[in-house]
Amino acid sequence: MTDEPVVTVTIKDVARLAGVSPASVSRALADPGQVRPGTRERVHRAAAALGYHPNQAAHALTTGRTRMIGLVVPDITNPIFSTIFQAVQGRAREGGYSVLLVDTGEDPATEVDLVRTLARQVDGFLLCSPRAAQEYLDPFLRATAVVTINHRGRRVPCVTSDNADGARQVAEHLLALGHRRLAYVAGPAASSDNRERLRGLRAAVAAAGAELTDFTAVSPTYDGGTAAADLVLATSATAVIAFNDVIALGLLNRFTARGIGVPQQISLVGFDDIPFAAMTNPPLTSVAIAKQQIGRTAVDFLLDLLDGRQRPGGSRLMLPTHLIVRGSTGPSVLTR
Amino acid sequence: MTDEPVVTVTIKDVARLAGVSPASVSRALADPGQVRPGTRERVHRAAAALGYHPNQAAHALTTGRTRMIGLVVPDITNPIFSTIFQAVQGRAREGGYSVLLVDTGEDPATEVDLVRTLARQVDGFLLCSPRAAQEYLDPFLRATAVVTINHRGRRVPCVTSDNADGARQVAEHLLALGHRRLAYVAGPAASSDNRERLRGLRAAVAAAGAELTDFTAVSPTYDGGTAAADLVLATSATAVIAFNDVIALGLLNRFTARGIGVPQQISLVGFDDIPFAAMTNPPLTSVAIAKQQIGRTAVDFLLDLLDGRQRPGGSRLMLPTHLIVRGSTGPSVLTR
DNA sequence: TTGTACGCGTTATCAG
DNA sequence: CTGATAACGCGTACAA
Repeated sequence: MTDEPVVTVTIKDVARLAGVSPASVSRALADPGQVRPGTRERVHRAAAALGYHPNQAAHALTTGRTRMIGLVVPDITNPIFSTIFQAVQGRAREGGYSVLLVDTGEDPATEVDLVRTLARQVDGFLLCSPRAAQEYLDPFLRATAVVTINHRGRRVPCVTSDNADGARQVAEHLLALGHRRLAYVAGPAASSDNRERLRGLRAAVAAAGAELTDFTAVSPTYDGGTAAADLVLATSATAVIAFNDVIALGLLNRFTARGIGVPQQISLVGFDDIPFAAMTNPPLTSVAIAKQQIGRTAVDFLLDLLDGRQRPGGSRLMLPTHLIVRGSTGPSVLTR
Repeated sequence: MTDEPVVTVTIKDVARLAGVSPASVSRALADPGQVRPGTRERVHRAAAALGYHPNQAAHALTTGRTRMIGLVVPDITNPIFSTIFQAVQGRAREGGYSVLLVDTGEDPATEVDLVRTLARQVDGFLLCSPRAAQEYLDPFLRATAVVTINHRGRRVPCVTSDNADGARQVAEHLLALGHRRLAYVAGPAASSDNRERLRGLRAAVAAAGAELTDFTAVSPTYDGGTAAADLVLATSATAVIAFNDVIALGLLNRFTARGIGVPQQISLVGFDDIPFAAMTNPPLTSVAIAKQQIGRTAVDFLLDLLDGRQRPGGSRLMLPTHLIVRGSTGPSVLTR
């Protein structure tokens, strides 16, 4: 094993070996059309021979672009966000970008703080379900390119799911099964997803003359769901919709512990369709959102923004959702 | 709303406002003890007034350090790794570092490729359960600081769980319940965790004169577990140990679908103790590993390495594991 | 088409 | 303790 000296090979080394100037190396690599084929060839050969990789710091210093995008999520432990991360990383890499992941721990203050301190290190942000109030983020949005995910932002390009429609599907599904008293365990008030889901539910329930009670989970987590379960059971609701699958799984755990069967005695529907939703017994009925597509699309938006191919105020893309009914759907008339 | 011009405030601006040279600003901020209290005070005031944040690219260019660490994981969707990420991010931030997350998709080639291209952008790597063969990584280990997590590396500091002991606890637990024929659904062959768990199981089972069959899941994922379930059921095993909880959950799903009760007809134990393990009915018995502590410790190791407070070949820390028995543990004599 | 020279923002060296 | 100055590696006007 040769203890090869780990040297830092710079653009000058490549230039010397290729017998050209550093400027030509830079051009041959960045804009091949600008240099004569012969020269280009020698440069590439030399670069390969030396294993040359441009120094990103120097590149960033001169161009002002870091070729990194920041992905900000409330909780990477939630499968919805880790799945989005994978899609984002894949697409970003295709465009030559790396991903700086930021977990805010569901805390608005942390979110603002981290976005602030990292703003200079990335070319742009992908903000997933931001919890901070828009006014705190506004200053950064002017300085940095931003695309929001699952959040209706003012004057910010965003890619969202059609939450209201998903909620409508859920409500109509439950109503068709004969349920008249529904309960909704809500997520963070700052979440626009949450507002839209609640809006969709209310509309559908009102149209049917049925009843909807809503609770708020202390946090959109498994434990948050467990904690909310008893409140829900204290009502006369026969069907429960959760803000997301993670909450739903928490609810399910507590229901089971109290001997309440799903879907025999109560129906339970979540949102997001995370992989683990299929795992319970019975499996969880859920609203599927296009996670991979969301991630890829958001990256495309951001890169377009960075390359000036799109105006900042621009587009908003809403991707469809659809109900996934798993296992048996329960009796059409419920009693307790 | 004032459309404040988004200016780039540099060290020179601070210097001008404070009435000192750029060099003094740099010193006042980086090494306060090296400058007179009065000057220091004015500099800090000026920096705060202007909202000065050092340009990381320029800093990196001169010092050769990016203040970023790369966290490489096989699959961020696995709760074990997302939890470790959170711990790593927390500790890294305390030390002024950001985290570049890299998901290799369980693919050794991708792992090597990503580590190679990112090596210059980070000060060091945290390699979680690397799947690539050591020899491919060796060159980078010389050029870049590396700490492995859950992987026994040669000449690389590493923090691991006591897998063999956890496996022993599992085996003895199952043997005490009366099981004589155990099955192990293994993880990736390249995983040292997997090898150690298998070793621990074999030792305990052999000592008791019992029997152990091992299978290999096509991938250490939920789907991998589902796919392996039928093979396991084709044997006469009465208890199944999975390489990790995610596989175990996949197994459980398929068992349930086939009407096999856990723990009535078969016992199931996983590894890692992810949050969702408590969620199933009955909840999954699992081996808990110290996720947060692993993350924090690994960062500490890496930062020590970077600051020369520790020699590269150095320490190996093995953190204890313990069995978490949830719900009923099943009959002590099993029949099918 | 190619080379020279300068600047990006910061830190390190070396006088003072 | 402080200021001027040189470097870090690269991109890019400008000149040739």
